[in-house]
Amino acid sequence: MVKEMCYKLNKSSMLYKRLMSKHLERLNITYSQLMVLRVVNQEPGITAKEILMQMDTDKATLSGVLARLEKNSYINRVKNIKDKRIQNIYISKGSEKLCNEVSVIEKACISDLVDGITMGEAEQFLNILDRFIENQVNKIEEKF
Amino acid sequence: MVKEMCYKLNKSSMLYKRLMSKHLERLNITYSQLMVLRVVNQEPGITAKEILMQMDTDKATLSGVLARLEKNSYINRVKNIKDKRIQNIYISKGSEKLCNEVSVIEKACISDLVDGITMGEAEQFLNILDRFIENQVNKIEEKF
DNA sequence: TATAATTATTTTGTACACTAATTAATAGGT
DNA sequence: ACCTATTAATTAGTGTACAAAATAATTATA
Repeated sequence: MVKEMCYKLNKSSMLYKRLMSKHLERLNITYSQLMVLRVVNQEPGITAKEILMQMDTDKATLSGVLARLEKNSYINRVKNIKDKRIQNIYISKGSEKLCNEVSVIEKACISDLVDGITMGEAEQFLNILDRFIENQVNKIEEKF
Repeated sequence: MVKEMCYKLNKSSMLYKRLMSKHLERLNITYSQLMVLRVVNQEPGITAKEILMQMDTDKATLSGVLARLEKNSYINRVKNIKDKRIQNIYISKGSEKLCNEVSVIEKACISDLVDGITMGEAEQFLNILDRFIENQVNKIEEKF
């Protein structure tokens, strides 16, 4: 039962990434890059460390995503004068527009996914999923 | 709401892979490799094509996983004489044992994940998730 | 029978996730 | 001030996901 849950969670996650990727293809940005870009958009001047605290990912992974975002001129990184280890990250002009544009795509992309699923069911689903995730987090932090 | 579901499905999936990876580390096999190995274990002589039909993955990805499994002597690939395009895949001696061993690890690894979640809730969850996945599959097949 | 279309699989190239190791800058303790 | 520890971020290396192209063998068709 639990095994089935895990398996299907993985499957669903994979399908979602596939779906979003296909829709984002023409915008020349990837799903992971977009997730990061959004955080930067909401908090201009944010640091990599701060992004990490909001997004369950790895610092090495984030470093690569940021590098690609900068290479494609979606963001700018400015060395902080007070602490030279830190870079403040800003969204570049025009990319804010992209963020909004993507929200439309995303809505179109996922609106059909709840077909036949009631509001109450969705709430129940989220409630259980939240508890499941909490257990996962506890388990991971347990001994490693 | 849907967005939140998608986001958390991704998160949970990521956490699960992280959790399993850490437990599997000492066995010198990865989660993806194990999933494939299990299918081969259940159906000796299976072909890559047939594995693909059971597992939601990509042929190129599977090709790589199989190559690594063979390199590490978990499987053997034998060219089919009737149709030389095909390779029949067999689990190598000793690896069956690994499959069983992993089931124990997996149980220990995931048993705590349903803490505080009742059987009924789990069933409900799976029921909704199934419908969600079906919608995803339909959406992906829609136009691409 | 030669050619075209199809099938099974691998290769190539890009992006990510994660670990371990490294670099560079700062902070703390004596 | 010196040494050590810590922190922020990058780099290197392995494995995975996926698209597109290549390869090789088989089947279908003209």
